[in-house]
Amino acid sequence: MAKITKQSENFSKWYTDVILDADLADYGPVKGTMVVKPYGFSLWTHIRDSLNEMIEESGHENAYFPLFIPKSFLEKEAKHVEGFAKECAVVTHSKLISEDGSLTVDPDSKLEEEIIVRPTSETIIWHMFKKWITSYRDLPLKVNQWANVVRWEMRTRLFLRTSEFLWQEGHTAHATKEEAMEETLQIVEIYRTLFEEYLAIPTMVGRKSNLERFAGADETFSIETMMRDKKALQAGTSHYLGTNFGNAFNVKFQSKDNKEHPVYATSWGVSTRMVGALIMVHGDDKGLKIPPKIAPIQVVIIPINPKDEKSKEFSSFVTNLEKKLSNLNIRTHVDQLDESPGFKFNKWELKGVPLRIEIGLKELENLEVTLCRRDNSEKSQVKIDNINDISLILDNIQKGLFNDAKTFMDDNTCTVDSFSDFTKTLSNDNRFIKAYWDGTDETELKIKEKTKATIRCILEDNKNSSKKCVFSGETAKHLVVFAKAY
RNA sequence: CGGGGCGUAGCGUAGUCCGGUUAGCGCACCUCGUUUGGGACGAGGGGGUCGCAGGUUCAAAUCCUGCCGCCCCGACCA
Repeated sequence: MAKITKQSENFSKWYTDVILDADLADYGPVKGTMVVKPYGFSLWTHIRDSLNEMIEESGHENAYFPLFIPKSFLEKEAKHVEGFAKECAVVTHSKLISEDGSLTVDPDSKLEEEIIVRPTSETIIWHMFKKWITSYRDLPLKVNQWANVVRWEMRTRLFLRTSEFLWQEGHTAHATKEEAMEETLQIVEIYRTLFEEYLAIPTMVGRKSNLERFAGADETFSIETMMRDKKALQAGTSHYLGTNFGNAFNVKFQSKDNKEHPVYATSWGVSTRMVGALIMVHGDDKGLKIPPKIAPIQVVIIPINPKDEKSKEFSSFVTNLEKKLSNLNIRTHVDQLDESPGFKFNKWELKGVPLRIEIGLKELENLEVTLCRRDNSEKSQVKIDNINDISLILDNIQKGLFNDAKTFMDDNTCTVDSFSDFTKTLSNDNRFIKAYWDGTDETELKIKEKTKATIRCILEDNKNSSKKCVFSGETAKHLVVFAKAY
């Protein structure tokens, strides 16, 4: 475990160092693939379980759809084709020939219809929805799946953009536009709760512009978050798909009065990218800071073992402490490895454990423990009799992490109303910039060209005719947030 | 796909220009001992087809040819 690069020196290097050294993940042998190691997977599992509970509570059911999709399915929705054509893994053959220990593709095994590895599952799901939806009684239909998807990316980074990633994708079908839109927004709120209350990440939420919208959606809502380098990361999306997929797959339903109607759709997802967000929102030069609610280990105990005759008494002191904490439903780990205490302090700080307990002879004599918080490095003592206080401290850390991140985002968000202020603001540092926009693709592209900042989302529509676009000076259609993005 | 760089132990590297000991060093790893309140120390030890294939030569990590792979920078995306 080497020392990690400082954030201020090289932020991307810091990011990679932390992931590798904290044992979250490792590179896979195929370019762009990632192995999620047990510590990283445990983190993902806690995030997943928190979200899954909210998804199920709001009336969605989990299901599983196949990894393989007939190529023809992807052709059915015009914009969807365009959006995903350039990043699909394609299966063309089913056999290899083994010869002298080497393998070649058997040309005779060429498939009649080539198969796509899903980049997302709208097409196969709507193919199935056609079989399942005939009457108004079949609606709404609300399914979710936890799955892997593949998008053949050119530039990849651990957790942020890998060729294969894990996610959840929800797909719903509704009788009316209003109901589908309501669903889309309900999911946005669930995601916001997940980010703010579990990941302790403040969000900026809004609609996507034409250029940034999901391929096949009428409207995309996104959850935007600010990383420690003040760049934006799109951390979740919820799409109102209108009748695009219903029509493409010829899905209709009969109402009570026996008439045919189109079916309205939504889809929405968050991925392992959230782990990337978590790292870059809370991390510091010592490593990760994981919010208690989703931390694989909430409290790590580091015994400073005495060598003398007190060692037996000491080890039962440790065992009792561990028992007390697990009775409080606190995920606890005792580090008994033969490493120096200083080494362990650094190791578990790197791994982002919210609270560390140090115990040695001093604590044994005083019947107390020494605590050290990962969020603010404060040390304190708690009597064994008051050990329940640790739950409160964990809550406090959870809130503290959110507040720090919120303050950071607010401090680095500004409003400008002239393009010279816009470029000046971005010239020496990254920022979130709130500004008015005329609503045209042209303006958005020009701003991107000149500043590399893109419209992250539309915060609100403009009703005040005196507000002008920050770039073109035309009457503004929307208030939006600009930023350089991952 | 264009521009730049690199392949030597798990990782990081020296040696390559100018061919010539047993390919060296740091970290990590293993064993034993001493240690333990902010990244411990000593002694010993294991691990290498020098990216691959061919060529030149008495002799190749080093020179020549071909191939392969990777990383960084520019056009897509959660």
